[in-house]
Amino acid sequence: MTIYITTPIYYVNAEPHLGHAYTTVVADALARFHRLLGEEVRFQTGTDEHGEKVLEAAREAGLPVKDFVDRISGIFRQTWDGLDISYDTYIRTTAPEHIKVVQEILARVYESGDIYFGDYGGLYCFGCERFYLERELVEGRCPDHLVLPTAIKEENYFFRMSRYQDWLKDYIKAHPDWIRPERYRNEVLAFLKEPLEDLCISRPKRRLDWGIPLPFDGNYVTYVWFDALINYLTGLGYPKGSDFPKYWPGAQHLIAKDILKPHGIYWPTMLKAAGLEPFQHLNVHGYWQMSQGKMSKSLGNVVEPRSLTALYGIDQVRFFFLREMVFGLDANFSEAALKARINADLANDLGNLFARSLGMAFKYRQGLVPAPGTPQALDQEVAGRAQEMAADFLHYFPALEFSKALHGVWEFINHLNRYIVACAPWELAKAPQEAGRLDTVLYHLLEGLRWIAALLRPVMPGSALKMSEQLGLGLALWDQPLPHLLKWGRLTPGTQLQKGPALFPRLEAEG
RNA sequence: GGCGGUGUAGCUCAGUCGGUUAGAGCAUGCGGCUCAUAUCCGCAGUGUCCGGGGUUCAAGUCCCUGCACCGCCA
Repeated sequence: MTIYITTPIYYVNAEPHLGHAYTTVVADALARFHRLLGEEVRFQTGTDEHGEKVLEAAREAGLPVKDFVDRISGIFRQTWDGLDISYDTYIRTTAPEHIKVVQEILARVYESGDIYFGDYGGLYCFGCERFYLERELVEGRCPDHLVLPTAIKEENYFFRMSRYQDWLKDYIKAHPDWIRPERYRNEVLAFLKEPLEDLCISRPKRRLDWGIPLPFDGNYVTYVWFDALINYLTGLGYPKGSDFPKYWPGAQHLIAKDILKPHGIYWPTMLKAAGLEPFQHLNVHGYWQMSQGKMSKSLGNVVEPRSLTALYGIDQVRFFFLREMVFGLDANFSEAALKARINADLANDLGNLFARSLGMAFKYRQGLVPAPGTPQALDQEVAGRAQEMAADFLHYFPALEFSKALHGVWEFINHLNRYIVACAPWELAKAPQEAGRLDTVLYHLLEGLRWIAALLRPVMPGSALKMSEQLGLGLALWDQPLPHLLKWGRLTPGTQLQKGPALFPRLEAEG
């Protein structure tokens, strides 16, 4: 089984923000999860570098456009490296191989008769070098230059998108979880109730030359969305090689809700017109709403991902993203909420459970994994709950229900904390005749922690690795597919545990 | 203006097909433990389920309507 996970290619007119980081972390967690299942995964992200707004941003920055896009694209890449994003390919739309693919698709659609030449009229501001919609104007004037726009007509190329409206509607109806969650599927269907307009896919070069030339008319460059969406094909080496046929059937796009229309309507109809199969899933998420509360004094703007990870840690931020937001819905972002998650879930629940369990193993058993005796009811319950947690996790995670998947892990963590109280190992340690009982309890704790580490690996790769090291897990119990790891009792008695610093230090109240 | 979404504890939210006394986490209060990162465990709560009307033996849930906020489209 193969799977191809993509983020949007990010538009380089601005630096990465929280929303970009969320999409990318979700994609990464999914990619890591599927790799852990033993599937072949291709994971792609990158940057979108053509179009008017990029040109404007470069001008404002006082840089030649190529230098500008190199710089911002580099910042995105560094940001992802700083979030442990395990992308396989990083695509840039200014790369020669991408330009070739776009021209190839354009030529193909042109030859099939789905691209035609026609008039395009609108209100144009010469100062901005762009068209405006009525509603974008302020008292009928360009909001930047405060001049009256000129009504002009120009000839352009159009993609005959309307031809595929019925096909698209039928396809969505026949494939209920093609666009998910359902609310976004409904939104696209609602949009398709109205007649679909054809899509203008060119810009005259005299007005904008920062784009990919149309292969059939050198006086025009390609509209930026038509160019950008095709990156998903470029990344698989389309049309040559074996990667495209191998990975495309398992393609899953991840996007935020603001770009639902290009991905839910333009893209599938473009694929259809080019004679290609649709992707497998379009996964759509909501927005982080910035709460009104004051941001930390230490930062001008904490929503910058690199500042967040520097302050709170990579895994802490990744965990917060996946735990706090219900995929598809909006969620609130605040530093207070992030800190609360870190202290309550990571430091107090998981971190402390890990510390007290290993602490007892060192204090009572010299840091060696003891051999368990015959399990009693309480021990059997621990093993049973571990199985439940794993089954739920494997069900929820690929369905993008990260919040539920993690909630289940934390129920197990809480259960282990209660198990410790119920068994009171410190009492067992005082009674020599209870030595076997203490061994059994310690073993169940450590084995439970091994399961937790295995499941959390896609979400918090660095912390999970630390857990595995402190648990003394070798390759045979770590770098293996999940189904191989999730068998109760695989932790080997006699294994030497390792001491380490606190996994998730508690954040003290701000001074 | 059209279409859609949301409104549940102090805060953030879950609530399946209409079915017992509406739940979780955080925050708060009290008690317990000492292995642990002042952590953990137990107990205690607090509700006009946005307002109004309707259907039903039964409504947070379904229907109508009003209000507030949000999104998409024009």
